[in-house]
Amino acid sequence: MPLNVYNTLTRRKEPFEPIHPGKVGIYVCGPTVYGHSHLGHAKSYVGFDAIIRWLEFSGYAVNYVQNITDVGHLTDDADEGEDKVTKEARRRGLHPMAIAETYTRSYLDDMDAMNIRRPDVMPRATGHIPEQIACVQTLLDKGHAYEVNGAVYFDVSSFSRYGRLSRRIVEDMDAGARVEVNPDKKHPSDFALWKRAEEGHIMRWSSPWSVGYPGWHVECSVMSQKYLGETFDIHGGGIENQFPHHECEIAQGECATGKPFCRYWLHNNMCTINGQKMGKSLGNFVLLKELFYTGHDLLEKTFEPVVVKHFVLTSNYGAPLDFSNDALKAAESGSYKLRDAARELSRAALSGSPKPRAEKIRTALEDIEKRFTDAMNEDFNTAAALAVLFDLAKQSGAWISEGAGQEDLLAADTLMQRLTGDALGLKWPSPLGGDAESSNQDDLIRLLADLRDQARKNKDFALSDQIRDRLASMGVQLRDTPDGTKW
RNA sequence: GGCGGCGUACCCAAGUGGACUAAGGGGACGGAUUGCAAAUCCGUUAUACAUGGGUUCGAAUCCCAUCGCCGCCUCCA
Repeated sequence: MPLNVYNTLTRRKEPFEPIHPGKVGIYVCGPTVYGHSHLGHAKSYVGFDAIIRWLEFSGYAVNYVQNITDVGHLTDDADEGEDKVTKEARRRGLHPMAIAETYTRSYLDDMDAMNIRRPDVMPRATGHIPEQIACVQTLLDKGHAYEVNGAVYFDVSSFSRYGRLSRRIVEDMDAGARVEVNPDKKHPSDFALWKRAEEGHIMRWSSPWSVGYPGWHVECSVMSQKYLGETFDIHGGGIENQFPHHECEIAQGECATGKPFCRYWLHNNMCTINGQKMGKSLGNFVLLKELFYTGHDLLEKTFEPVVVKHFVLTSNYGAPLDFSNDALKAAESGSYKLRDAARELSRAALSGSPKPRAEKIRTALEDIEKRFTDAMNEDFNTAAALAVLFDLAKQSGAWISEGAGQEDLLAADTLMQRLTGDALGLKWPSPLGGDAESSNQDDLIRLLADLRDQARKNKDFALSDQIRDRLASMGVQLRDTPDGTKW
């Protein structure tokens, strides 16, 4: 079955066909680095991680570009004109570039913790000012933009397809519903390509029009086309940016080159917390570092990054997702169950007995892989794919207890690793941290487990429980099974 | 006010016209196993898909209305 993706441009699922066979160029809107990453970032980038990984798993050579926005954002609708990076810089008495650097690293730390594949290119807006100026100049030259007092605006009336992505009709929109209309603009829908810097604005560059800074939308058009070509395969981003940001990207990109901008638009949906929109003023704003490490008032406990990733994958990237303590706890139990089954399988595969392969297991594994593949090929249905993994976990447990041969167990183990580790990027840390395989941790635990078993045989349950409890406090869970003690 | 999306069991959630007698995870309950745990295994847990109409031989899936929730509505989120 071929890969089908839901394309916002056409509002339907369609077969995915890359421009160049075997290769995929994908651009995903990255974060604005003025603060630590929050739940919304986890939802968004876990979703796109699954997409990137699945494209690679399917054999495509993927070129993944994700920008870092380090200039040019309003603080909020009510707050006139100051950019968020600059505001944070002033608050902390640092240069804006130090703020951008700090939070770029913070973002990458959080994403790495969830084992999210890093982009191949992470271009920064401030590192592409000349390219943005060139793009603005091209748009002026082609009659798609006009200059007023050192600012340059895109002329929406010059691009008839404006509004096609978000299905909006320019005339029908209630201009000024949220923000005062700028009197310099010919039409309220026109948007800024370049702005003149006011007195005291730190982030400023020379341009043919003024000393100023670029409009937000232009960076994405320029950087995506620079690294992926004038027309590329996939553009991803949050659904809240569908309008106006993505609409503007298309307008700029297509007017500058005269070519289609991007073929498939994939939009990630939003998340809520306890059913409510997350907002700083609502007091329900949860940072990933709080979720992972330090805790938050709305949550009973912290959750491992892999658990958070698992939770996000239980719903579709295009559907909204509600974070709550209960939902995260459920995902945690599920994630650990899958983790333990996978570990059990790896261990069993190492010590399995030599036997000819069983047809039953061979066909079962083929069936698992097919169902998983079908699920992911249907617009990256990670929830259905996870269900298949739970089935593999259940079946492999039965094979182990039936005494399946080593070859079969190795085949099952390999499939489990490929689907959990490669396709979904679920990576559970080893119990004591570090790399369990390369140390003698396992041997030490074995030693303690053996000593405990001797104590149990002697009915010295005080000692055996003490060993179990102390290992548990270090993160090692001992379990007595009919086949001996495991962890 | 306009546009778009969503509403599936106690919770999360997949499924978008017939293979649905509605995945999967969590939780709960019963049983097996067990020194106790934990884990595992077996079984039970939606005649039902927000509500009300309609289309169809057939609808969770399509149409209309209502209710609820979410996002966007213009410029530098």
